[in-house]
Amino acid sequence: MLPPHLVSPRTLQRLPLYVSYLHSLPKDALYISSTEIAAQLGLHPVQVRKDLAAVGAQGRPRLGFEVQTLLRLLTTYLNGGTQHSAVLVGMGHLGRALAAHLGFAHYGFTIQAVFDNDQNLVGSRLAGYEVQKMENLVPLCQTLKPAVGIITVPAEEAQGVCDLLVQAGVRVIWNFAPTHLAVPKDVTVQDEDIAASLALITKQILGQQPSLVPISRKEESVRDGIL
Amino acid sequence: MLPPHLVSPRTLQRLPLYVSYLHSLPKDALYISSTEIAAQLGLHPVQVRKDLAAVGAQGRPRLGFEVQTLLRLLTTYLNGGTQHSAVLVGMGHLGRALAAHLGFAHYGFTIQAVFDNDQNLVGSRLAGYEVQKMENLVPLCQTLKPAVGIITVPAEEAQGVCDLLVQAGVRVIWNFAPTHLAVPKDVTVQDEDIAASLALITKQILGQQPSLVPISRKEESVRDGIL
DNA sequence: GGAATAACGATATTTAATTATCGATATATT
DNA sequence: AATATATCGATAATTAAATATCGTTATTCC
Ligand SMILES: NC(=O)c1ccc[n+]([C@@H]2O[C@H](COP(=O)([O-])OP(=O)(O)OC[C@H]3O[C@@H](n4cnc5c(N)ncnc54)[C@H](O)[C@@H]3O)[C@@H](O)[C@H]2O)c1
Ligand SMILES: NC(=O)c1ccc[n+]([C@@H]2O[C@H](COP(=O)([O-])OP(=O)(O)OC[C@H]3O[C@@H](n4cnc5c(N)ncnc54)[C@H](O)[C@@H]3O)[C@@H](O)[C@H]2O)c1
Repeated sequence: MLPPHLVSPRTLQRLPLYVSYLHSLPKDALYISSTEIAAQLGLHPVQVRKDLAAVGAQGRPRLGFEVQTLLRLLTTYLNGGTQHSAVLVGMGHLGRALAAHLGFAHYGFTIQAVFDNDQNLVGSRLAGYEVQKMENLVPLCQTLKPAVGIITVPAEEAQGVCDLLVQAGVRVIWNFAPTHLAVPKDVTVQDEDIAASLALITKQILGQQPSLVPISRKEESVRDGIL
Repeated sequence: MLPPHLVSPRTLQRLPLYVSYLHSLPKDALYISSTEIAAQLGLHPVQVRKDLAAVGAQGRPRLGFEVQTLLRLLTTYLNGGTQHSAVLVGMGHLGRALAAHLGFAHYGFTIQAVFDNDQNLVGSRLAGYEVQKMENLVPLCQTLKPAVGIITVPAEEAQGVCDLLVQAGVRVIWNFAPTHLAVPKDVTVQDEDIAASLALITKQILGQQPSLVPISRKEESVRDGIL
């Protein structure tokens, strides 16, 4: 129940997986065991227990973990109990998809404003947002104080847009452009690198490159039995 | 120069980063050192050398690595010298963005056909593709033999679509839906989990959660000096 | 009520990945 | 030509992550 001190990045990335799995459970399920979670998600049971322990969950021998309590612990841990605001720059194909994506609200994020430098787009309504001109970025951010800046412009433009966001006081950048961004050390950049994923996929096609989430021997048979 | 035996997943995911960095270099740059690459990308120089050694690169003391040779080694390693084909299911917001995305060709991937179950979309042209009806999926895949199936349908529909793709002989699934897919053990699923990214971002906003690509002490000052 | 057992939670081990150290090398400088 | 030095490449040390082991617990079944 105590607030966890430090959760490893790998564990942190698996937590949403548990959330979506718990949501998929029948309404009347009271308890779920780490064994069952692990079997369904292709993970190791010990890993699941360690992950859940990291957010302060505690289970009962022979029964497992209380589903609703677990869900509450995970979701409050993940969004920290607060809603976060974001702005998005680059309302092209990807920007529109992200802006239209309702999944964000569910994870505690709200896109407050969207920007583009294309005069044909500025002023129009896309995915429910009025596209702002770039000149408005710094002043608007100074009032909205968004926690995150989402970059979905072509790679060549990304650094410039990033500099603007930093200048506007944004401390966390979510970068979808396939390029590395230089930022001051108090700003963090998270790259959403599709090329990195493609690299893994290519190797999976070619040889038997070990997958990023290896499946333990025991679980393989379980998963195989599903289909 | 010898073909590398086994490249770790983490290294594999960093290789495209080097490619894009090398492309950003001035045309007349003959050599680049691991020190310089590391400083620019916020990595550790030893890590860069190990990564490059993994694809068979060898450098020269005092000079570094030959840029063009390095690029050739990396790109041929990454796409294995061959072009890979894919089909995409779910031509909604995200599906269209991916289908329209020209970056894939650059990494050796070609989307050959796209599918949707919305009767209003089937038959129409989107992002240069004629949207196919779902009934065509299995027969078309049997002739096209795509290496990868891309899933961009809502989470509730993903398992059904996945089963169809597997039935059609697809062995590698690239899943953008926020749900875990059960597959036979000769099929691999790669999840593109946006929720996992959001989990990291939230922690970066809240406290000082260690970032996924930690920056070593020495590099911080260098990066700081850029802006 | 008592034995059998499924699952937890703590600790230990193993494996993977990153970072440090250092001798060797070839270039630039004097 | 000799020397200083930046960088490589190999090996070693460290750190992080995953997995194994096992005693404890509380439920279920008899
Ligand atoms: N489409 C995808 O599926 C996909 C996937 C992964 C990554 N990406 C990357 O995301 C980025 C966007 O991709 P896309 O397909 O949406 O491209 P796009 O061309 O459809 O959209 C880019 C948008 O950015 C705007 N823009 C350009 N320069 C700008 C600037 N300086 N300031 C503000 N706005 C600017 C353009 O007007 C356009 O609306 C690219 O870097 C791409 O590589 C795209
Ligand atoms: N939009 C984003 O930025 C984004 C980001 C990350 C993940 N995702 C995920 O990607 C998926 C698609 O997102 P989206 O925003 O494009 O949604 P969307 O509703 O715009 O598109 C979904 C498409 O799938 C089609 N579809 C539904 N059921 C189908 C079926 N059984 N067979 C074939 N086609 C079917 C629909 O007709 C629709 O065209 C979702 O799972 C979403 O959570 C979206």
